[in-house]
Amino acid sequence: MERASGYVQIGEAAARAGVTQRTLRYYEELKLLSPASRMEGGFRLYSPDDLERIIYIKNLRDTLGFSLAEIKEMIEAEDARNQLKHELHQTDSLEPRRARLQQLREVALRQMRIVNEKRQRLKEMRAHIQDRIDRVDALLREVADREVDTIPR
Amino acid sequence: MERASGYVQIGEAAARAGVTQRTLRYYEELKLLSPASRMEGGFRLYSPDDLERIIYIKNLRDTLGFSLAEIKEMIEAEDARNQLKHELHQTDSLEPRRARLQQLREVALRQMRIVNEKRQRLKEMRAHIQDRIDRVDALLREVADREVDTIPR
DNA sequence: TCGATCTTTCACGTGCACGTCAATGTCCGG
DNA sequence: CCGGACATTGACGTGCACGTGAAAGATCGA
Repeated sequence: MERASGYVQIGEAAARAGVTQRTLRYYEELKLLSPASRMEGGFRLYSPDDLERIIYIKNLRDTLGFSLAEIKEMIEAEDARNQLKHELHQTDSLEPRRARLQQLREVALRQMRIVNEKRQRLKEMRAHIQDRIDRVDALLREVADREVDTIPR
Repeated sequence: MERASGYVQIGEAAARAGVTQRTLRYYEELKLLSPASRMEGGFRLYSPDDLERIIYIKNLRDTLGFSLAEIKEMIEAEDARNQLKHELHQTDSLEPRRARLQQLREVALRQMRIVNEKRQRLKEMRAHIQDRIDRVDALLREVADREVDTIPR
């Protein structure tokens, strides 16, 4: 199951991430996952980093409701940053690189705004739900009061 | 357009809420909206309260990623509470009522847990994105430093 | 080497949340 | 009372995010 070193094939990967094999192949099709390395026979191999990314995607989708297209944008921004980081030390034209960095910064800021907005909405919802709980509790107390009224003992 | 008193028909309602007419009919089909009153000819009439509910649903779906099924559950819980509130003063069997209230409380608590979990996830994401911004900024400073190196003036 | 258990690539199916006609009916200003 | 705008109910279509076989090949333990 474990191939020495943390590489696993699709069955294990899917089980550990809590998704199906179909989902992993689909994400690869959408280029959300780098095509994953393969063994000689063509079986996919997933690294621990791949596993982390899969779980990251799952969180973004299941608990936050981002579409796979949005997630792809986010991941691409991150990948681009990592690549730029490694390219930076080969001296090259500076101005285009600077422009790209600025662009990455914009994308990140946009995502930050989206996330903050969602958090704000959730905060409002929380207050709303708490209000409902309080009101139900008030009604429960009212019912409790009637009980001691009608069945005093 | 305005029918005296805030009632509007489906075109206006859809426009104001930022959804389509199809969406409103679909929500009605799913019983997310009380069938709304109708005029003699059968045209739907939406009250300001209906409008508010539509926007509430839109927020839950678009910006928070809840499914319409989940939203229906939330709304039903709220409607049930409102109804119970008005029924409470007609003296009636107390124990079943108490059970219902407890059930409503459970639903609300479950929703609260879901919301808190989502907020926590968003908090993690925010930190993650901030980290990316910081790293991009570091790279930008690095590029800026090179500029003064190579083009000193 | 053989068989059981994966994994591969098509390819069609599905549930959700609507979109998009089409045919018909209603409302209202002139 | 009539024309044009707006509405009604079907019913089929669509995009997304997978589900579900089917047929074939790969891997591994006995």
